[in-house]
Amino acid sequence: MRLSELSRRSGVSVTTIKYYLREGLLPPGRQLSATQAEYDDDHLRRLRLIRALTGPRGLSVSITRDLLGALEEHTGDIHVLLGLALGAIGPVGEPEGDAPEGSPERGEVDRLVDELGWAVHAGAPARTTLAETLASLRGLGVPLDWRVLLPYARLAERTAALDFDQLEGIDDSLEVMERALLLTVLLEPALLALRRLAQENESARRHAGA
Amino acid sequence: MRLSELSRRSGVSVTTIKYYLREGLLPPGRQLSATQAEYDDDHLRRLRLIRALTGPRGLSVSITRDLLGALEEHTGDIHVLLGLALGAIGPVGEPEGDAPEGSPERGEVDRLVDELGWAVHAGAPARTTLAETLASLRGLGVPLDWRVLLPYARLAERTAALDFDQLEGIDDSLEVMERALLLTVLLEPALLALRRLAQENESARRHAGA
DNA sequence: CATGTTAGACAGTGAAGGTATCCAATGACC
DNA sequence: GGTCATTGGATACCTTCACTGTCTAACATG
Repeated sequence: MRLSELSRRSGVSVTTIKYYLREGLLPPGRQLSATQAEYDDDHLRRLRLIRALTGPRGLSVSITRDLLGALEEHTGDIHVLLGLALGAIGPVGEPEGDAPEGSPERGEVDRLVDELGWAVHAGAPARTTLAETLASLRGLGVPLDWRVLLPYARLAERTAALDFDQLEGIDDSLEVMERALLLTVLLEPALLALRRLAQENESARRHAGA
Repeated sequence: MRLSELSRRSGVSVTTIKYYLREGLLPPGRQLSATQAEYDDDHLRRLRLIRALTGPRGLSVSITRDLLGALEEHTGDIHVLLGLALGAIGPVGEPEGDAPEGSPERGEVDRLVDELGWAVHAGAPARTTLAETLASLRGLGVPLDWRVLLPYARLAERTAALDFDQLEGIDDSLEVMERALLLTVLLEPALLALRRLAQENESARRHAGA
């Protein structure tokens, strides 16, 4: 199909698709001549993936590019891809610029990971996010200890297990990677939404009980 | 203290503080004369709270304003405030513009909430977020059913219980509200970070096992 | 040959979150 | 009483991000 058809079928404007091509989010089509290029269903699929990952409050264009690049490079080894992906996604949204590197909070996070017995690499940006959250809350007078995070971490462990269960039974390797990415990223707002609803419910329960 | 001192003590520039005053995030100081105003520790505290809630990937200025407004108006009733707060925070980060209002996904979410037995109001934006996530994933060929979300919701339930446990033993009402807000908002990136780490660990586990 | 499409280049847009500058009116210190 | 920093208020400007619009010359298709 040609660019205009890709645009029509995806609902993404021609100019925006050009923008994605320019930014390297979408691989170029098969050049038929100087002014003609052919796109296929993979492009359409990729385009939909891009729209899903970016979008309101989603990933930035540059991170999406890195992620999609990793997906192409490392088809075959989920573990490697996920490592890259989870790293590439980067600090989920650091609350403050605290916790530089060798802060006491970093040590606590390492302690936490150790206690949990988790096999995660030392440079994971998620560690930084955790340290910054601790530092930030303390700066606001909330005396949060790493031990408080332990039960949360145990629940996260089970959440992760559920995530991987979703990938069972899929054979195609690329398919697995793509789905892993989607579940990791797109489920985030949903999980937070569930927490919000659960909080409202819990609030109602405790309020009624008192 | 005067504006310049507030700036020095908070690490926030004078112009930015003026900006927050203009936007109504920070209440004006006690006017001593036409060109002199007095700020107190509450302002400092409030300012720190603002920086914690906004900040990279945090809340928008307008939502923060609504939230802080609600906090002042409804000191005393956590349940009311939390309802407002969780509502005000709004769609956590909708993945796509799907699931308009009367979509089948909305019905599924209602079904899910019903199954869980949760007491949450019908207009909660988190419901929309969930519906949009379902719609978005389906549009990408992931056949996600609401039943898949059930175990996630059960874990969210326990997470919310942990959240409320953190508020136990605090007497001052304003203090409780503020902390509830902080834990709801600031813990979000931390919980996602824990999930990321747990995923990496789970990936390692399953990889090794295979 | 008329009309439509394309790649590539590049400037412009709009929202968000500040930042900078100017102002006349003080207030504080000497 | 003079000097200088500070204030609230107004307004203009800046930067980033994710697009969007416009233009051009080279084709492609009927």
